[in-house]
Amino acid sequence: MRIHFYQCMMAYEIKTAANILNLPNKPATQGDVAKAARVSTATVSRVINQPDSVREGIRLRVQMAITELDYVADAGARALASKRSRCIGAVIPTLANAIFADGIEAFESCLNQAGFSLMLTTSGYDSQHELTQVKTLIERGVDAVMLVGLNHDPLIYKLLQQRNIPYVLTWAYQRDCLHPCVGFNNYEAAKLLPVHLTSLGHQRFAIISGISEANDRALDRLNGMKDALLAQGIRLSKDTIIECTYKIEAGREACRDLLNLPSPPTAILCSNDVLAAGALLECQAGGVKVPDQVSIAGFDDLALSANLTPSLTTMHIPFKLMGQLSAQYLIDRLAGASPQAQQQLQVELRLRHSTAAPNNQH
Amino acid sequence: MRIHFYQCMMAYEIKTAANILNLPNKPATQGDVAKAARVSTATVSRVINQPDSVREGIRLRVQMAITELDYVADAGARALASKRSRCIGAVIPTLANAIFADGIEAFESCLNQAGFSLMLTTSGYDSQHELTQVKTLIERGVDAVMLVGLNHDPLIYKLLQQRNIPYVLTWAYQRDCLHPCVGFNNYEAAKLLPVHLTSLGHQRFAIISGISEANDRALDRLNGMKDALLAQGIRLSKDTIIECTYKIEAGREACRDLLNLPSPPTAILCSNDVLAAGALLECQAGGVKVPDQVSIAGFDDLALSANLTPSLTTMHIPFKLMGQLSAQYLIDRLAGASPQAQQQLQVELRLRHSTAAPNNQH
DNA sequence: GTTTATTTTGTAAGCGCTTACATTTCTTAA
DNA sequence: TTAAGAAATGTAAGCGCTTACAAAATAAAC
Repeated sequence: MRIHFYQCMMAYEIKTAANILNLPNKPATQGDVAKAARVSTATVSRVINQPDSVREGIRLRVQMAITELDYVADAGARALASKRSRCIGAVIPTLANAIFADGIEAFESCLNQAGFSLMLTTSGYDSQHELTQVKTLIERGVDAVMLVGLNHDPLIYKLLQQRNIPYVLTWAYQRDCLHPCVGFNNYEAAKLLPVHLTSLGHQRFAIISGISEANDRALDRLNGMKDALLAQGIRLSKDTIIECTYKIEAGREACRDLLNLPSPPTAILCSNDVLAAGALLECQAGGVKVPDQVSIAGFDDLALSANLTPSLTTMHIPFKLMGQLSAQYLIDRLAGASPQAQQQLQVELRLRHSTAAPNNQH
Repeated sequence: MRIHFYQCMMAYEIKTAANILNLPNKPATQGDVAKAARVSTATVSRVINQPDSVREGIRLRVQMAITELDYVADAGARALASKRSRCIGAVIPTLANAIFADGIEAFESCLNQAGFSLMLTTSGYDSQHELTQVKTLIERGVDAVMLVGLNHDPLIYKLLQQRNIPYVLTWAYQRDCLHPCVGFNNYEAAKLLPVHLTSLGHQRFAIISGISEANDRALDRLNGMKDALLAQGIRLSKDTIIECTYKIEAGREACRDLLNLPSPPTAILCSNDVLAAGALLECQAGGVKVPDQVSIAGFDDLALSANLTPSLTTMHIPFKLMGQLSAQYLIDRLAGASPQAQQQLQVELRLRHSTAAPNNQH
């Protein structure tokens, strides 16, 4: 008898504790809310999804029940019934490079405000891995997808179109692009840098580029620079074009190699500010005066760039705006609208102190 | 009759076109696959989730049907039936600061390999917004959650525990922490910097800190530095402790203010490398010799830090490892294991060239 | 006070999957 | 060869929500 009594007590206490700690075995369902508010589940659903269609009295009762029961709608069930996950996927090359930070941050923030969540994956600049990631995102049921750059495995487009999943390409723009894109013309933007430097009188150039294979932005920038130089009658030899990963050390190393050339360049064009910063810091470390001995120009206008000494001449890209506009494009598409499919953003050459006329004494 | 004929043709052509373009009205379901492979849906499900439990012949038949029909499992239905979304949520303060890039990249990569996707949100260093984001993640049905730092709205823990969602705190560690955490002791690590600098003979210190309110990492680092200085009998006056946002410009400005003090510090301790880089670059811009006139030390060891001139003395944190271990913790938890709840990572003071003995001539 | 139009609410049928359990098929041992 | 046990497969019941459609309540028109 005694034992039985204790057992009862324990069971009672456990149950109470669970209640006190709000640890119900099962989270409340819509049905629980409906019961508590004395309405049907349809009404609860309406209170959540189209509150205006429910009369105020009932709406309040339901909302109270929701609060009371700590009700949170089940995402899976919602997605299953409504065919909408309210998630948007993005595949970017890497997070480790500051280039993508501002854009993605704005993208996410925009999605968030519109009630979407961001599912973020990285491809490591590998187009096959990108394909895998897109497949994964589709499996996760994302409502839309953001990709970086213009070139992607055709299968990616096929998969997305098959399932009618809106997508947008960013960080690049082409007028006749077959796909929705929000960005800027890397090729044309890159042309502006040689134009600036040749106008200062430079003749001996070098380029530090990202790996142009499997990175259309890098390739476009590289080609833009080369073509603009060609237009001035300047053809670069092989050893004055260095491709390397977007690491500061790689930029340094490339710069060192260039300055050790028999006839070193008076201007180094970098297709990215990380590389340009590396080049500039290498000059600093090696006692090479910038821009007296060599001019250095970058691309992207990272926060760091304006704060280096000398401050870096570079191409400013409105990354934040780009993130916002690409998010907005997808949001509009999902809302049934037909926003402009190709959106070009304006870039701006920021002339600073790392570029100057070549020093002829040298 | 003619019209009817054309209509038939058109309908036929449209249907054919749809097939050629692989634009079925409805994506294939498990049922379609089952029918095509002449098995039950249960078997299809097993082929996907526990392939070993299906005999080879049938398994192959099913896999063939899956490929044939371009079948992709519906995430919502799967989540609903299995109570697992295979998504893990993370809330970080911001993406715009390089501090989080490496850790998150490793975190995501680890999750990916284990078959999970990352749902990433930012809080903007606002704990109420963080709460909102956690609620959103829970609504999205994430299986687990990663948070940055030790201090969070208690409601966050309540919500997660209520729903039995595993979580882990990162970027910080405390031995007696009530919650699972993977990180390092910001307080103890920060102490090492003053120790190093006082041992060099410095007496006049200043600190450039992140905003310590609503950022426990910043607060711990600040307190660590202050306490270590106090232990050497050095008490900082109010005007030698500057709190600012993690921006390079803010670091510059703070440094400028400090150097303009009547009795400027000979050593500036920064609780973050972005701020330290800002301070260093301000010195460069202002012609102040580092470390001759002032020593500067940072915290985090960003890629940039080793490449500045002088290279920055800073605290190295194994961010990549931290991301991996925190991902692994959650993966293990979700697999039913009980991994160690508190994991401390070793930090390492990287002595470089921005710190030296104070110049007494000065 | 009816009748009709309109708005609000309820009913119930799925959405596509997983999984406990039942059934069938294959092994193994006697 | 056969019975018992083990392994593979099928059956079918949900999972918790949304949403046509039906029914009820309210408003408007006569």
